[in-house]
Amino acid sequence: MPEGHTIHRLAADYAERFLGQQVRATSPQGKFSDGAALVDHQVLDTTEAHGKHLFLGFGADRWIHIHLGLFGKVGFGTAPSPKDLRQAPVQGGPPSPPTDTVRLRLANPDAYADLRGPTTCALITDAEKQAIHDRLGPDPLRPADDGGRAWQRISRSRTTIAALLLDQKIIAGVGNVYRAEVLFRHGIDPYRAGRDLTRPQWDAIWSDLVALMREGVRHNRIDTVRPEHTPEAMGRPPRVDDHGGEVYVYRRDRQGCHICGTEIRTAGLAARNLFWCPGCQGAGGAA
DNA sequence: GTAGAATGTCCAG
DNA sequence: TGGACCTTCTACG
Repeated sequence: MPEGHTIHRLAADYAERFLGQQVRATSPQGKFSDGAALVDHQVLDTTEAHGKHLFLGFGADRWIHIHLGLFGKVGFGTAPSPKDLRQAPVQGGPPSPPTDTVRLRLANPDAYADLRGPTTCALITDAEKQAIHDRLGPDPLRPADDGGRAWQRISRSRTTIAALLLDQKIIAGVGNVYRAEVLFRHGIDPYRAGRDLTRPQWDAIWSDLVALMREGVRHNRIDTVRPEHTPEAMGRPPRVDDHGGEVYVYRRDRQGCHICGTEIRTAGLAARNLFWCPGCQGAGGAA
C-alpha cells in the first residue's frame, strides 16, 4: 500500500505516539527479536522519512530502518496491545487476533504500533543511514529537497519518463499510482523519453507531486482528481472497489477517461502495470 | 480452500 | 527479464 506519502505519514504517526518516550519493543514474530531487544526501554528521539524509507532513531548511532516493500503495513491501536489481551483475556471478550506476523511492536502505556510484512526492518548506524540517503533522489515531501537535481538526470536520459519516475535514485517516494496520475494530469505520454521533456514540464510535474503527496499525507490516501472531476462535480458514481482515492487512470483500464471518454489503457513497463489515457496523453497531448 | 494480485526492490543469468 | 521475498485480501471453485 505504500508510496512516499504513507511513509511520511507513518513518521508523523510514530512520533505522535512515542516521541520522547521510553518504549517497549518486541518482535512477536521472532524475526527481529535481537534488534527489538536493543531498543527496548530506550527513548525514541527521532522519526524521519525519505522516499519509501522510514527511520526511527534511538539515541546515538542507533536507528531502526524500515521499508514496507509491497505488502508491509503498520497498524496503530490503543493499549493494551492484542498480545497483552491474550495474556490477560477479558472475560467474555472477543478472541484476540493472531499476532504471530508482527515483526516489530512498539508500545507504551497508551498505545501500540504493529509492523507486519516489511521488506526491511533492521538496526543500522548513522553511516549506514547516510548511505541510504546518498542513493536516494530528492523527495517531494522533504521541504529542503529540490526537483532540479532530478532534472539533471531526466533531461539527459533516453529512458521513458514512466520508468524514470519510479527510479528512486532519481526521485524518491513516487510509486505506481502517483506516476500514472501525475503523467495524466500533465498530458504527458508515459513512453516519452526523459530528455524530450521540457524544463517547464518537469517543474510543473515536480510542484504537482509536492502538492499531491502533501494531500496524500494529510488524508492518508491518494486522491488526484481536480475539483471539477470529482464524482459530485460530474455526477458519476464514486470509486468503491479500491482504496477509496479518486484517480484518473490508475487501475481504470477499459473504463472511459473522465475527461475525454477514451478507454484507459494498461501495459507492463519495467515489471509494473502502467495506466494511461491515449486520448489525453497522446503524442504532444495536453490534458 | 486456494490461486492470484497488490501502491516495492533486489539479484541472478 | 524473471524470480524471490514479505502479508493480506479478493475472486473463484
